[in-house]
Amino acid sequence: MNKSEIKVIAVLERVGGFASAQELYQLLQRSGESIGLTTVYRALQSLVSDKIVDQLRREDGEAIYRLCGDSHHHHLVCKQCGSTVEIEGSAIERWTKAMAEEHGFREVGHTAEIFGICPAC
Amino acid sequence: MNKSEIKVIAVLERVGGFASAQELYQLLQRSGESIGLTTVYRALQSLVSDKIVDQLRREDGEAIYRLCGDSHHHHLVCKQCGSTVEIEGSAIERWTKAMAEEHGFREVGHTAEIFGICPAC
DNA sequence: CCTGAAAATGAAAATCATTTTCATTTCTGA
DNA sequence: TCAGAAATGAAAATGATTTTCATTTTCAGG
Repeated sequence: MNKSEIKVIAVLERVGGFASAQELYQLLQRSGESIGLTTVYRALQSLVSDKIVDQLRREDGEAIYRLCGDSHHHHLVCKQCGSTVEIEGSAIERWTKAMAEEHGFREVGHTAEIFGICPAC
Repeated sequence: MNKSEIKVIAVLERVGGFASAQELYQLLQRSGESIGLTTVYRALQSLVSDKIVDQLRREDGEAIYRLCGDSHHHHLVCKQCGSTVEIEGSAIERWTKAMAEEHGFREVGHTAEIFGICPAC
């Protein structure tokens, strides 16, 4: 964890939700931090692979980031406005385990996401 | 609905699931269709706004498309050799429905994939 | 059949987020 | 203190997608 990563975490805390790399870069600039766009991207990559930051996609394909919640969760994403809700996924865990067993797979993991249109849209 | 849109629908039927614009373009080329990449993009846009085609995003941000209401299946993918097994996902369907209802989302869909190491590897 | 306006087409250029390159600067630990 | 490693960032490269624009096709009326 280096200086840039700490700066990025700080701004993500300030934001308190999702923001794109470009947005985070702008915010850092405005608050007088000296940090390059490349470094913001690199810090985000690193934080994502350390599971400190969650990454997903806006409707237009731009990546957005936010600090991870604590538990392993899945997302319910609005196709329209991009808002997300963390949802419970124990059903998925069980399904994963069952399917893996049935087909003799080991060291399994999974991805699952639900998308739709939220009540507000 | 013009000729290009019909060609794109035909290839999506053949694919029977998700594919990116670039992939669809390649498939059309290979099957001898004369159609430009630009036109594929335009046809897809139009089909999406007519709700004939569903659009979502791969993890890397590339847009992927499939015919609306296409019944889809899930895959168990080997991380090592890439082999895939089609698996049953009614548990996922139920989970999707339950979560959507709980949070008031409508027009929901989902993606789910299990990855691991297959018996052969 | 014509004819011309509207729609469709596609090659090439533009866009834009993201990644890579590479030369330079900052750390670190012996 | 010093050398090698890690970090940095400007600029170039990348790759999907969109826009531009000149050309071709379609098609309703004459």
